[in-house]
Formats: sequence, C-alpha cells, structure tokens
Amino acid sequence: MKNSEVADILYGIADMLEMQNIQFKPNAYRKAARSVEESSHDVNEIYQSKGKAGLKDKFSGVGNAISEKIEEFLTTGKLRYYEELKKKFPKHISELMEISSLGPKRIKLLHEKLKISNVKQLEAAARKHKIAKLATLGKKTEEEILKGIEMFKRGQERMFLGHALPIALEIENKIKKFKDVEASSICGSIRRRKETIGDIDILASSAKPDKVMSFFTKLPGVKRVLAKGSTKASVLLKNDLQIDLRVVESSSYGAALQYFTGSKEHNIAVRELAIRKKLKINEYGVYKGKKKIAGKTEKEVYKKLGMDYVEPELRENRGEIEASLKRKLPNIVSCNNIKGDFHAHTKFSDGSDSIEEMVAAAKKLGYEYIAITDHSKSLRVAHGLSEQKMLEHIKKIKVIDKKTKGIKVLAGSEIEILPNGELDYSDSLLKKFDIVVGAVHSRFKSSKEEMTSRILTALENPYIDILAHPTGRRIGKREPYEVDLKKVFEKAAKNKVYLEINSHPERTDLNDINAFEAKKHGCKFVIDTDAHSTSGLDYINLGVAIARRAWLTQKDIVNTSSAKQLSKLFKRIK
DNA sequence: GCCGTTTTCGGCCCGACTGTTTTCAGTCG
Repeated sequence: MKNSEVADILYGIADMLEMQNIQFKPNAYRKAARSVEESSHDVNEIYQSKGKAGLKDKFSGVGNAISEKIEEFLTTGKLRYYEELKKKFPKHISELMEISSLGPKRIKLLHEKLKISNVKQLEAAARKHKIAKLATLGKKTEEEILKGIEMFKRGQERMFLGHALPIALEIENKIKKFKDVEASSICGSIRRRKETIGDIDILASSAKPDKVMSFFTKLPGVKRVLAKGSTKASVLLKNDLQIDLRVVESSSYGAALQYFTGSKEHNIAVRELAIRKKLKINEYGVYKGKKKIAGKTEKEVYKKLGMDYVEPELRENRGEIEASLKRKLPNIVSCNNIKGDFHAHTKFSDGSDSIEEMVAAAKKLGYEYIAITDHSKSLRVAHGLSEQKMLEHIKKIKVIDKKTKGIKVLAGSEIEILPNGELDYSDSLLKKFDIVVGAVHSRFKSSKEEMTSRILTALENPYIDILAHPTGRRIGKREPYEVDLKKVFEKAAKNKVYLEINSHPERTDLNDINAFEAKKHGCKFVIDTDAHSTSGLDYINLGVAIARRAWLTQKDIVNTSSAKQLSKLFKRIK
C-alpha cells in the first residue's frame, strides 16, 4: 500500500464529511492526508516497525482515530468507515471535485436536486440548462461548470518545471518592465522549484494596481480572463497555462512574497506559529494587535516570528520551520557552487554536438572540468560504442584534454548495468576511463528483487564511480522501476559510489524526497545534466533545485569540488 | 479529529473574487 493510496482515502473522507456540513473534521482529515502524501517515510514501513504509535509520531495531524483507520486500511485493504460514507454519496464524487468551480456544497446540491453523480450527467444537465434553474446557482455558474468540464476532459496535466520556468520568466519580465510596476517576482511552486507545476504565480508591487491589472489581462497570448479584481487576476494563456497575478503596495511586498510562494502547508504552519506568538500574519504584513510590525521584506517577516530566513525550496513543512527556529537550517548548495559536469553525450553516441563543442560550452559556463560519457555497446538505440570504437573515442578525448586550456576533459562512459548486474565493457577497457557512470536502461519491468540485486551487484563493481538516474523514471512517461532504494543507498554509501541527481527536465531523478533520504544513509551526490547537446548543459539549475529541496549542502555534492580535488574523490583520476 | 511555551477543552489560516444574495455563500489558493 502506497502513501498516495492512504492519502487518497483520507482526502475522500474529508470531501464526504464536508458535504455533510460537518465542521473541522474535513480539515483534520486533509491535514493528515497531506502529511502522509508529502512524507518521505513509507507509511507501510512505519506501521510494520512501530505500529499505530509510529504513525502518530511520524505523520503530523494523525492522531488516535486516524491512525486506527490507517491501520485497518493497511491490514485489510479496506476501510469500513469509508465504505459506509461512500454509500451516501455519488460514486464518482472525487471526479466531480476536480471540476473547477465545483466544491462539496454544490456537488451535494446537484446530487440532491438533479441526481447528478458523475461528470457525464453533470455535462448533460448543464447543456439542458437545468443547473441555471437551481436556487443559488445561475446562468454564469452553469457556463463556468461547462468550462470546467472542458478543462477536466483535456486533463489538467502538470507541466515540467523545466518547461514552465522559461515561460514564467518571460511573462514576469514583461510585467517587471511595465512602467507602474516597482518590483516583481515569480512565486508559487515555480519559486519553490517543485518538479512539476500547475500554474504560474506572479507578484508585483505598484501604487497603481488597476493599471497593472489591465496591462496583465491584455498581454499577448492571453486566451481568457478567468478573474479580474483590483489586486488579483487570473488568465488562461493560449497554451492553456494559467497565470495568477497579485499586486500589493511596496510596504507589503515581502509579506505577499512569503504568502504567495507557499507552500500552503508551510504557510499554515507559519500562521499557526504567529498565533502562538500572539501575532497575526497575512499577505500584507505581520501584525501585533492592529499595528503592522513587518511586511516590506521576507526576511523581516520571518525575523519577527523568531525565524531565520527560509529558502523557498525548503518551504514544504518538512521540518524547516522547527530547524529555522533552532537556527539549524542547512546552508543549501547553489548553482555557482557547481564546478563541472560528469555526464554528457556527444554525436559519437546519441548526442548532437562534438566533443570540442561540448567542452567549449562547459568552459563558457565557467566549469573546471567536464566528463564526456557516451553510451556503451549494449544500448543500441542510442548508438552505444563498441569496445574498439570506445578505445578510439577515449584516445580522442585525451588528445582534446591535452590541447584544451582552462578546463579538464575527462574520459568516461555511461555504461549499461546489464540484467545480471555486470557492466557492459571488459575490465581491461573499464580501467582506461577516468569516470564510469553506471545506468539501467532495460528490463524496467523486472521484479523489485531482480532490479535491486542487479543494481547492488553493479555497486560492488570496483570500476563504477557514479550511479546515474537511480530510479529510471521519466516524468509523465515512465514510472520509476521497482527497486529497494534503502538497500541501494546503504550499498552506495558503503562503497563510495556517488548517486546522480539528473538535471534533465523529464528525469530529475533522484527526486527531492529520495535524495533527502539518501543523505540520511550517508550518500554523496553528483548533479549532472545528462546533456545531449551544448544547450542541455544549461539544465544544471534544475538538478541544483532538487538538491536544494533535498536540503543538500555544498559538502554533499561532489562536483562542487575544484578540478584539483578530483584525484582524491575518484579512483582513476590523477 | 487534532492539539497544547496561554489550553487536556476549546479552539481550528486567511483573504480575494464571483455570482446571485440584497448582505453573503462558495470556491480558490
């Protein structure tokens, strides 16, 4: 049973309780659901080892009643309480909850008056204008519901951070340049660098919010204005991406930045902390009674609450608030700490640029070293190199290294970890590489036992330096393969094999939660781009973002070391 | 249903926008 399945049931209970007009319980269930969903602890493992007490201890918002329900669900696969509730409500209730502009109250009304229990019936009723005739709903609401259905059918897939970030920057840049805007920033999940994002949030400060609102809602590319008030507006772009803009005056800019960056869980916890300190916090500032005592900068907002500044990537209510209060937040790694890249391809396998071009691009980024790591022979789809060709390739890389000034060029390969756990080249060839990057690209559907033993065997190989993209996932395309990560982390730490955080927008693998967990086992990391062209090297910021979200510091990341230090970190680099 | 540096009982994050209401409920983030 996965954490997400437990969370889904708790969310479902919350929705049904809300429809019965029950106070407070829905939020209690949602809080518990979120904490299970977002946790790095496996709910099953916690229950197996520490029972109900463990559940209460590890998941905030889980108390006696909810821990018992989780226990029942984990041990029997069913939850009687949930089944009983479901009898009273439409079967596809969760489906209806996903329609924008519909919440528990309206769903209950629609179910009672029109016997609507799924999206299909909802659409039919709307088209026949039955909804507009209901008390408290009307023509406009009916239209909104139809638009919501349209969006639902298209599927509101979340977008990769790597794809959303440039779009967000472009829009934010236009807003920043508008004459009545004093300051602006991207907020929300993009500022926190979540791996996927749902919409783009932008904050601006201005003394003339109305003008900014008009400018924003008339930007080229806007398909539809979803909402427009005096300080807040939402638009839908032609590519169906939603952008929310909030405008405040400069004395509130910091408080608004804090509020609008989230996460929701972080903000709720911060506000609860404020209440305990007899303060009030909202998007305009921190208040003691009626007096505003902070708001201009984020730093002073946190300071008034007795906290150190919290980097946006840490704001997920995963312990950062407690750490901040104790002055124990980590000094997380940043892009300018990165001194090189250990994973890059050229046109000798499946890349599109030459070795020289990749090296020049790395040099331009200010790197001290780059490893050229084309694919090994078994990965035929990526034109993996035969032993003979790889030997020539290594020679070529060494020649280029000699004649290139200002950057060290390392000879490496992304080598297949074969199904039996062996590496794809003979030992006599392996010993010629500066860097050996091991990776799995086949038989993704193997059992957990097979995959785990395959990778553990590879981690025992004396030549492997780095384990690339350790879970093999492609966001939205391929689920991570089944593998016992705990065992992988233990072995990698013991044998000093570095775990890769892959910066490719569709991979970002390890993810933040895995990396956080791996550090606890004593693992060290490399942040690589897996670039297949010179422009691919620029994605390093996405890998760094994961590392930051995983609380990793410069010390945890091997490629923050200078070129001179590499001989101490790798067996075959002199 | 959860939780505690005011509390083991009595609170529970907070404000903007929309529609349909003539004073506010529902939804959203």
